[in-house]
Amino acid sequence: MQEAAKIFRALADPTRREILRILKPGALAAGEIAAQFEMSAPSISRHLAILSGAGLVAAERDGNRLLYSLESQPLAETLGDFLSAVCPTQRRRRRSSTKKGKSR
Amino acid sequence: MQEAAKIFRALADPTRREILRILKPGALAAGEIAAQFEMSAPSISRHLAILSGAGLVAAERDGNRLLYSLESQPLAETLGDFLSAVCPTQRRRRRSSTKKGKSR
DNA sequence: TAGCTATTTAGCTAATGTGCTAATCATGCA
DNA sequence: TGCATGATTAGCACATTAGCTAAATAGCTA
Repeated sequence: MQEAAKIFRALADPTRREILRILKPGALAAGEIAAQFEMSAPSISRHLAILSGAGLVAAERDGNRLLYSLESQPLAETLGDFLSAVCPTQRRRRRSSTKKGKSR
Repeated sequence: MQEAAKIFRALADPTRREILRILKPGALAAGEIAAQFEMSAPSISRHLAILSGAGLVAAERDGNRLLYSLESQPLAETLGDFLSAVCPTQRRRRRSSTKKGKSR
């Protein structure tokens, strides 16, 4: 499976997207990640394995624990490439105000 | 299901991503789209329904045919928001040269 | 080594996704 | 109306996914 395909597959699940968000500030142990979900640790472990297989997170052992950290580069590159391939070239919005949400 | 979730789900399938790419230059009839795949028309029709349900394409009847066109805005917005939520703020690459692909 | 914690792997089930063919719906035209 | 074309919907089969519990593995420390 192509790298990009793995990444899109990985992003299809909401739990996995949330894991990536949680990892943005910095690395966390598998258990610390699992603690933020109402889901069993083995299930989270599997999600982490899928994210790892897609190259979106990296694992590093820290004694007893496994620290997972975000690998943002392939994510940014894959999504960026896809947007380039699909969306018309356009100026970026100056600011995405959360308050007034442009109706649609 | 949230809009963003629908969009990520829709992007999980390679056929659907390809359909979006094919639609970039302009609208095409369902049959014209199906002709570009080695897959039955009903299968493509279902993919189009999923893309439509995610708001990524719009259908307009043209006599006998149904013309599908790309709706790039929600795509760009959803992926852009996700990148902002996950990736560290970083300067854009100046140029993504296709010829020499930076090894990784 | 034994025992403890952290994490993954195995094995199972239920739900979802994707493809096909056949049938149906929609439109245009003689 | 009757028929042809374009497209979707129905119904089925098969594969994949995502969750769980139980069991196994990895590393630490007494």
